[in-house]
Amino acid sequence: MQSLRRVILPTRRQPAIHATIGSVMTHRHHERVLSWYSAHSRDLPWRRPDASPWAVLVSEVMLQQTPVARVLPAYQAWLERWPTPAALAGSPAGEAVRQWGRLGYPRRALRLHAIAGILVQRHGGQVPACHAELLDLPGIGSYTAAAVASFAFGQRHAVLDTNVRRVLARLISGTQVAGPAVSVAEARLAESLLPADPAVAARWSVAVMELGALVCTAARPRCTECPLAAECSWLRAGRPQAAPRRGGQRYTGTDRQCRGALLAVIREAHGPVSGPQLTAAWPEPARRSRALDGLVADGLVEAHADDMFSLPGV
DNA sequence: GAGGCGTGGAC
DNA sequence: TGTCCAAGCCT
Repeated sequence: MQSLRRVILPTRRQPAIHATIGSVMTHRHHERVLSWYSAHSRDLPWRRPDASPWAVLVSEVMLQQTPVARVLPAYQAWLERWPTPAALAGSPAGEAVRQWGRLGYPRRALRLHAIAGILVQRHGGQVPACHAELLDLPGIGSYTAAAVASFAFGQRHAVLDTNVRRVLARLISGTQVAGPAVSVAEARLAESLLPADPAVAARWSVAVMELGALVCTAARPRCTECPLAAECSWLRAGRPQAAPRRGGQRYTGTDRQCRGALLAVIREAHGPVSGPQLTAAWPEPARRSRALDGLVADGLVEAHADDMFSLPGV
């Protein structure tokens, strides 16, 4: 476990934040979170010892903006069909899109397929353990690279997902929600809290995530069950409510919904689909045309002669 | 940096 | 009912 010196040491950039951390986070608090995790963590398949790095990577991509409950069956089916990167690389991209089903954000399926090809071509069919190499893969950003390096390879990386950001925002800053984007101070904070031993750091990361997912939730946090309740700035301040978000994203009637409707028709069909079939799925011509162009541009749909459309390579 | 990008469950 | 939200990434 990391000594507190590093956390307490003042810096020129974030003196106030580091002073707060020093007074809040102790060695004992780390252990409290780790103990809580040992007692309360969910038994998720991608956390089991037999989960391969590929399985972990697949789970992390599926979990991007998609709840665990919906990922579980998709994860099982995907890995049964494609247990290795080489297996997926041997199927056409369209099959990945079809297998993705209704998980949402289907470009993730395309990127997973592209990743499989890259792993076969450049990494001997293996998921690289190197954070920078993970980050180079399509659809793998800062969070996912750190998550795979930590959870599949036991490395020491700050894993900043929405759960961790919320926990730290409440614990340290005393605000109900984290800001819209990861700040430099946030990244430094997460790094400063990381235990020194890589294996412990990896377990700490997944433990804080789990705490955010099960206890320090966005709505109705269960503060009475929280192992950090005694030192939580937000709880101490009386759980002040954040200002309501303005400009909530609409969905009904948007290009996004139209894309989803069109792709659903093409995905469920056994062969190519005709233009009129798509017209039935979305009558409004301007939006339908724009959405279809977008799907083709993204590589999710392949256009053929005679106004026919299919999944790519299928 | 703001906005686009799916889907469905919870309230 | 509509709004919020769910292990983000990319442009």
